[in-house]
Amino acid sequence: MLDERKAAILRAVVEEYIDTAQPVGSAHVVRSSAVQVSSATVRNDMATLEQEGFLRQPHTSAGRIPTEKGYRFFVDNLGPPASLRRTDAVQVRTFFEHAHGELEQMLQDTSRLLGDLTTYAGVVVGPGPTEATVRSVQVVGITATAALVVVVLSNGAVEKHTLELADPLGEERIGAATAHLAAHLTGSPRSALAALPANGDAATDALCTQAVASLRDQGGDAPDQVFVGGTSQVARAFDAIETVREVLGVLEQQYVVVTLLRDVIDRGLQVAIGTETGMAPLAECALIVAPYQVEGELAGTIGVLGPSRMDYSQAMAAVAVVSHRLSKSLTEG
Amino acid sequence: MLDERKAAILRAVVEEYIDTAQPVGSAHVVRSSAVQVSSATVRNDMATLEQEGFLRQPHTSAGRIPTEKGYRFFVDNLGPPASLRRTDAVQVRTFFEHAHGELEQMLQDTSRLLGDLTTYAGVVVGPGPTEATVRSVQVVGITATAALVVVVLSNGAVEKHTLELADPLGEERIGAATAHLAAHLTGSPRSALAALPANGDAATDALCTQAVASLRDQGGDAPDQVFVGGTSQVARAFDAIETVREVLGVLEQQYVVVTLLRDVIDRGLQVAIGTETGMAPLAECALIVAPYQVEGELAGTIGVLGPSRMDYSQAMAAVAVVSHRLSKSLTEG
DNA sequence: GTTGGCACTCGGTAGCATCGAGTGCCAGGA
DNA sequence: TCCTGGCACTCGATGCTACCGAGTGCCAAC
Repeated sequence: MLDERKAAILRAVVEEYIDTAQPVGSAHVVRSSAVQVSSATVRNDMATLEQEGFLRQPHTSAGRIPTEKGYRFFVDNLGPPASLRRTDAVQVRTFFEHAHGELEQMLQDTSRLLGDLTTYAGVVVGPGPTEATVRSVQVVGITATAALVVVVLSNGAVEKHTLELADPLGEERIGAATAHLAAHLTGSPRSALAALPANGDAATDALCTQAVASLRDQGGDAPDQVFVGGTSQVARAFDAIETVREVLGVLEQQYVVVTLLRDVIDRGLQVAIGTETGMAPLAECALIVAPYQVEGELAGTIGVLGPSRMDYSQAMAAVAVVSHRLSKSLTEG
Repeated sequence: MLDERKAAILRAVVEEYIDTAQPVGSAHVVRSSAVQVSSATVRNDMATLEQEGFLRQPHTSAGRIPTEKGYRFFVDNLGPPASLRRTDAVQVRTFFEHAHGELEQMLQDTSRLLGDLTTYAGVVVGPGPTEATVRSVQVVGITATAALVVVVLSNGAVEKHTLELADPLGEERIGAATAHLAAHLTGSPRSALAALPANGDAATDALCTQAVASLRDQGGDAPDQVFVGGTSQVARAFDAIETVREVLGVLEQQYVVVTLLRDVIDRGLQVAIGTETGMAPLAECALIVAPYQVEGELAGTIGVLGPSRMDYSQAMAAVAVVSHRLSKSLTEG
């Protein structure tokens, strides 16, 4: 669709613009790329590229800037995936070597790692409420009128919910409730949670009903957890403060972030540029995403949000490596 | 230390500057405040206030802006604490009425609430690893070689830690470990965790040792949880993008935020202005903090970070109300 | 199809005059 | 002694003009 030379020119413009954030003129292209023609020829080609929507001029008599379509072509023709810089590879390795237990902490730290590696904002969406089955249930009294249901699911997730007790319950009844719940819930998926058969004791039954209800609710309501690392990078990436505001505003809304990443993944994309993200405030951004797995099951998504003039190959390399190592780390426990 | 009129003038300058972000001239003070003297008199007083360090001029022949000392005086002489705007009070009430179970979620949401109320960044530091005693311990097998220890503490906190098993252990051994741990740990504070007496079975003992070790480590390492809400407000509060970067950079570092709030509280302050925060990047910021309690015990801290030209009375009212309601909500469960 | 040449555009910068908000100071009055 | 009106002065902000130069489009020649 684009002859070899035009593609090379486009590539040169994109690369230079990513580097300098300045409109690129024909002379620069001749100087910086392997294109061995005169600037006049480049000018002609650039005019064509503009007509076809790959480039645009901020104003007459300025250099060219890539359009969304231009970035898209660039990304689609990047060639073989780059590998991480040496120092970054080391950073990733040591990060995962020292990674330990707590899932949330780990995801939080991963989002930061992504931020550090790319100098853009790193995003990690945690495993959603999955169809995991209940592995263990326990009710623990905290105060006279408050108890905690703690549920461990088969995927290792731990959920807890506070219950307010209408009447103080003794140890025995709490114990009875735990036993009753354990007997009936263990092994069933969350969606199959139904009312429990009565146990005979009214107070115990009430507690059980409350516990089951809270579990069901939590599954329904609980948004996927979102971790964002490197928000200050956003302020570094744009110099229009208005843009910074808008982008930060988006990153603050957990729900929006989850849908954003999910949509992009669902559309089979690895990179979403500008309006491809489907969010107006991200018009000047690009988003790189990758899923990660736990035990071979698709678990969540990681991503990097930066300006559309981002260093795509480095960022893509970082996201790929991190998603891979994260999957491995979460699977091996 | 400052006669009545000078104090009134200072107050007027601070208020006007908070409102407009423009240097305030003597004419404005005469117009906007209750001071019934000529602008020349105000000028003389302002010159004195400058000499005494309450005001400064960005450049000769411009109006005055408050110094840190000026803000400090202003805050120390605010008079009776303001109450929240009607709509804000409603927002706080409905927020806490709908607040539910999950502690982390609640703290996260609270940080956002603070952000919303004040249009600055809201910060919440979760209850630290306290000297709570162990209420319940349970080991749950997840995969053949991974298990989870779940511990409920007397304050309602739930901790979990993944254990990697050297050898696959059967249900019975995991059950035995749970029983063994429960028997020996229940009721003891975390700091008293010591090696358990042997149980006879080597594999079970190994598992128990691992569990105890991970609990001890987590208590030591685990930083207090920090939740920041309304980061995009930071971009709204300053127009120098460099400042935005620096402030966001600070807010990203959980450890720094924890120490920051703790230091301020420890010094018995409610408001820290500029260098009083002890952090160079926050030179143009002010921080309002308040502790919150759970069951009457000091649990954590909430705060608001904004520009030093912030609406102190509203922000202080918001922080006070939220810390109060949060304490109540967490205590009543 | 490519190239050197050329006229043209237009944003950015520097220089300069002007404006006005604000100051400091002083002499006169309560 | 303190307050006030008056006045000269300062200096950032604003607007204007001229100019520079990077960059373009087009054309005639190769």
